[in-house]
Amino acid sequence: MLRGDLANELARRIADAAKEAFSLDITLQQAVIRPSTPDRGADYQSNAAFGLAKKIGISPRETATRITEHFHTGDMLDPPEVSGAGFVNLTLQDTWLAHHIEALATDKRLGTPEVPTPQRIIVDYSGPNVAKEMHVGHLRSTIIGDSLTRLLRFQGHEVVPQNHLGDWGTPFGMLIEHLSEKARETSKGETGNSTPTHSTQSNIADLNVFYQEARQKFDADPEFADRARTRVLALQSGDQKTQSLWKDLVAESERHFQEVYDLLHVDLTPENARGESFYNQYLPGIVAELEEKNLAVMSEGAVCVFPDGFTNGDNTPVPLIIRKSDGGYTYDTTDLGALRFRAQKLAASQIFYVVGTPQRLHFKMVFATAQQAGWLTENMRAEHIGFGSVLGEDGKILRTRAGGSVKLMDLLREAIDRATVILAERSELNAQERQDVAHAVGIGAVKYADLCNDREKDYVFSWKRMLAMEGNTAVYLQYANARIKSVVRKSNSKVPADTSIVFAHPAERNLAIKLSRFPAAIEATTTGREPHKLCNYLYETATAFSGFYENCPVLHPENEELRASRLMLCALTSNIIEKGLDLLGIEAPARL
RNA sequence: GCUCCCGUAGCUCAGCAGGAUAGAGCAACCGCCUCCUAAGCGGUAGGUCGCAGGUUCGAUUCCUGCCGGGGGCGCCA
Repeated sequence: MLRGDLANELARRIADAAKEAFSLDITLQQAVIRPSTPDRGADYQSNAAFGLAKKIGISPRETATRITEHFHTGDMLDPPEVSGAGFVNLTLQDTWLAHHIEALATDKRLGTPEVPTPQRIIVDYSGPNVAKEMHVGHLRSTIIGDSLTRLLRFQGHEVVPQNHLGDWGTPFGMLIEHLSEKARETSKGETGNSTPTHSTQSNIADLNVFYQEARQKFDADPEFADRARTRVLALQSGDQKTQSLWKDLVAESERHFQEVYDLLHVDLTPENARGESFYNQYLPGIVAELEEKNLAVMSEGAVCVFPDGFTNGDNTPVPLIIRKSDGGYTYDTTDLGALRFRAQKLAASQIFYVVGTPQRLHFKMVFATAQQAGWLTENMRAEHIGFGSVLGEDGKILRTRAGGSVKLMDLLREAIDRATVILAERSELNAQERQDVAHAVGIGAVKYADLCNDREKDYVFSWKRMLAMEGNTAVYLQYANARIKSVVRKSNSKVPADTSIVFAHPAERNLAIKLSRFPAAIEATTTGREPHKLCNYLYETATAFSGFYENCPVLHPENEELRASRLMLCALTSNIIEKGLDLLGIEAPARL
C-alpha cells in the first residue's frame, strides 16, 4: 500500500488474526492500533486484546498471544510480540519500511489518498465588518478558515469560500450620513480647479477613525441622529444616492480587507464576498416559508421560531427572532437565508462556519431550524467550526494598552518588523533577500501560533513565544527546512529515483517512521478540523530530522549508498514540511 | 437563575473513540560548534493531571457533585 495510514493496514491484519483465532468479526476500530509509546521498541501496538478478552472469557494476555499466533506478517512486519497485560507490539520490517519510503519519495501526494467522493464544501470564514478595520477578532477565523480550505482542497474536495461581510444594519445610517457630510465638506474646501476625483478614498483614510467620528456625531447631535435614521430607511428603500454612498463604503472597505488578505497570503478575493445585504432579497421569503411550515409563530409582537430542544431550564423555549416587532430582520434571519442559499443555490453538500465559540448556541439553533425546514438533510450538512478567543498576556481578551481593539494591519506589520530585526541579527542573506523572508517568518509566526493550539480553546498571544528562536514555532520548522535545502543544494546532485534507503543509524529509521505518518496526520487533522494536529506532526518530524542531522552526515558519509539514501530522506522530509506548512498557509523559504 | 466550555510541570500548551513509567517548548542547571545553517542537539531537575465520589481488570481520558475561571441566554450583529 502506497497511500493511506499504515495503521489501517495493521488493523486489517489484526482483524484477520482475530477472525482466524476466535471466529469473531471485529472492526478496524476494534483492532485499536496506536503508535507505540516511544522507547518501547515497537512502531505500533494493538490494544485489541483487552476488549476481546471479555467477550471470549480468557485473559487479555492469552487473547493477545492467540492473536499473534494467527497474525500474518507478510514482508511488512516482524513477528508480533505480546507485552505487558495484553499489548501486541508491531514493528515494521526495515526492508519494507525502506521500500515504502522510496515509494513515498516519488509520490506527488506523499502517501496521502484523495477522498473517494469529493464534495462541494462551503467554508464561511473571515467575515469582517464594512467601515471598520479588521482587528484581532478576525484573525483566527481568517487563518483557520484558510487552512481548512487548503486541507480540504488537498483531499480533493471542491471548496467554495464565502466571506460573509457585515455590510448591513442600522449603523450604516450614521456611517452613510457621515460620509455624505464629509464629502460635502471636502468639496467645499477644495479649490475650483481641482479635479472632482472619486473622493471616498481620501475621506476614509482610517476606517476606525471614520467610524468613531460617525458614532460621536450620532451620540452628540440629535439632528444628525435623526438624519442617520432617515438614511437607514433610504438605504432600505433603495434610494439611489444613498445606495451609491453605501457602495463606496463597501468598496473602500474591501480594498482594506484585500490588503490584509494579501499580507496574510490568504486566498480570499472579492469574488468570495457575499455580504449580509446580499440575502436581504430572501428574508421575507424565509419568514414566509417558515410560517407556512408552521415553524414560525408570533410572540410578543415578533415572529419567532422555537426549534425543538432549546429550552431555558424552566422549560421556556428559546427563540430565534426572525422578524422584529418593528418589521425588521435580525442576523438569525440573515443566517437562515444564507444557509438556504448555500444549500440550494450553491448546491453544497457541506457548509462550514468558521466562527467563534460564543456563537455556538446561535448556530445550533439555526441548524436545528434549517433541519426542521428541510434545508439541511443527511446529504446537506452544516457544521460550526468554533474557535476560542485571542487573549493578552493578562489572560483577558487581547486589547491595545488604550483598551481598543488591536488592528490586524498593525499586528501583522509588527510581526514582520520583529522578524526583520531577528533576521538582521543572524541571517546569512543580504538585505534584499531578507525582506521576503521576514514576511514569511513574521506572518508564519502569527499563523502558526494560532493554529498550533487546540482550536476551541482560548490562546495567549505572545510575541516573545511565537518568534522565539527555539521551540515549537513556525521558525523552527522553516529553519529545519532551510537546513535541509542547504544540504541538498550543496550535494550538487539530484536524488536518483532508484535510490535505496538504508538504515545505518537509529535516527534514520526514526525519521522514516515519522515521514510515513504524514497521511495519518492529514487524516486526523481534517476529520477533526484540527490544524494543531498537523502542527504537532510537523514539529515531531522536524525534531526527528534534527536528530538525523546531528548524527548522520549526509554529504560525507561512509559510502555512496548512504549518501544517496540520506539525500532521499532529506528531500522527502523537506517535501513533507513544505507541504504541511503550505496546508497551514505558511511559506517555507529555501534559505533563512 | 438556566446553559455551554475550560482547569495537566513555575509559565505556555499537547495527550483524553479508557490502556504500559502522563509528553513538548519556555524558564533553571550541566554539556556539545577545526565537521552539511548552534534559530540546532544531548542531559539533569520539575506533576496528588482543580477537589470528592462513581463505573471498570484498568480513569488525565467516561458519569455525578462541588470549587475556581470564562462564554452564551426575545427584538445588536
